[in-house]
Amino acid sequence: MKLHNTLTRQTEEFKPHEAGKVKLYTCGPTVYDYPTIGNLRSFVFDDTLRRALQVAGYEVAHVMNITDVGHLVSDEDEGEDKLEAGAGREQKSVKEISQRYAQAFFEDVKALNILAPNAYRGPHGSYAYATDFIDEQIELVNQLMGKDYAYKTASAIYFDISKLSDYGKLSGQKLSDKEVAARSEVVNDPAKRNPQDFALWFFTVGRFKNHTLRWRSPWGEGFPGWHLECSAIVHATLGEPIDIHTGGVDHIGTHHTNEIAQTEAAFGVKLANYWLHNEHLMVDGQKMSKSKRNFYTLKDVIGKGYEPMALRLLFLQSHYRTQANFTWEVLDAAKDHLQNLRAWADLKHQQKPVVGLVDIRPAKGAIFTDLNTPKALAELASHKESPSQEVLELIDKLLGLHLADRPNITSDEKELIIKREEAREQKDWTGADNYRAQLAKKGIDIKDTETGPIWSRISS
RNA sequence: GGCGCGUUGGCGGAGAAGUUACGCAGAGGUCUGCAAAACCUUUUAGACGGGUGCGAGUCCCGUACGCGCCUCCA
Repeated sequence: MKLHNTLTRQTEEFKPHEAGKVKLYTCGPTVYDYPTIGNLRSFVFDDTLRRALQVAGYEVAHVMNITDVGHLVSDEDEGEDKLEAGAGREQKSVKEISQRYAQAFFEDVKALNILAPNAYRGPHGSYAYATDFIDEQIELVNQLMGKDYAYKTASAIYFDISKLSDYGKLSGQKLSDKEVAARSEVVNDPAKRNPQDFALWFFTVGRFKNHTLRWRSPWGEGFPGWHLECSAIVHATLGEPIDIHTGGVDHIGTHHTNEIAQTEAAFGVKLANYWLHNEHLMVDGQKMSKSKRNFYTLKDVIGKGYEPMALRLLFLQSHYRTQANFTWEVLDAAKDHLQNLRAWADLKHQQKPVVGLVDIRPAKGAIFTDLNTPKALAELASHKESPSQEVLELIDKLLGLHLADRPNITSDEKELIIKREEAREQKDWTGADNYRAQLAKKGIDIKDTETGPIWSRISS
């Protein structure tokens, strides 16, 4: 399998640290609002990677975190914690907010047939919540303090990036070339040694005086900085080095760079051998983001009458490393494409499957070449033969489109098809059209072919 | 200022130095009770300027434009 590694900027042959096994970590959502379909694209990408690795025969240990503390917002809510801001906005407790939106995330993920992480079980199921790893995060800060990579100011514990010679190796950007405070709303602590030093632990003083989520630490009461949780969770669940770390391209320069700094400074080991980053989903040519409020959610998509699977197919139609532009027109095309794939899958109930006729090795090969799902879909489209159940199951394992579990029609529905055929033989066109209308009501479309009628389910 | 990505036909979107991507949509035809399908034919490409090749969407160098990141983001 070939994968594009951000560390080397090359598409490389993937070799796991331990033969046959893959440790995979994904930065999960911050649960302060509904996920946008842009967020969901990245989780579908992640899922595609997981599925490809599994089909390739690897035993995949997958961990995903849920950020329920410490993620700072900006803009008008300057300097606040996203969770705290959400709670204030909705007059709810921070816990209520995180539970509610985590639940919304789980529903979306299920609707899109995204596999749940499988390498961790905790109080909240298979997802690793940041607040369930507070002790581990404090211990990580402790290590960094002990090794002199971190220092304390009146407002926070910071990581001193000048102690690492290769800080920024992931983004390839030199520190001296970075514009300081590129975003105007960045709050700057004058006690910081370097402008790019980032907080490991915030004290509940000053602007965070009223922060509700707080824990005792050896240095003072407070809460963890955002980057800390991923390093601590990886250390506690998978152990370094992990094979693959995934996330959006926006994380390269800061979040992932800081994760690497924390882990490699504290433990002296490489955090991850491969870094895979997905490009953003655009809407009207602009990045879809919560702060710009130009986003859609899965609820919006469903509300307009589209199935989640159509959205999944839309994501798979573009390569994960290209920016994709979302429009309703494109979703319409994906919806029709999905219907055609389903009609193809439905053939298995009607024509005698010819084993080996549908060769999906080219499609599999495309996915194994840096997850080229658009090419894989093109390879599948060349097949009009009736697919076997085995073939459909393999396609589902790779693409998760639910093509293999489509039910047969009922005997009543079969009866209607037979009656329609009888009517047609009698040249009773009114009767035949009547039966077709009845079938259409049940969501079944009929196409007459030389070898007899072929049905397909329009929905579900 | 720095780092990164991109520019392909009506829309989406791949591969790739020398014959069709593919999907969705459009046109004409065969077929057909009708509809659809199928089959045949067909329209619309490769930002711009140079360079290297017998030959370039495909490699190299520029230019332009777009997008992202540089302590909110997937």
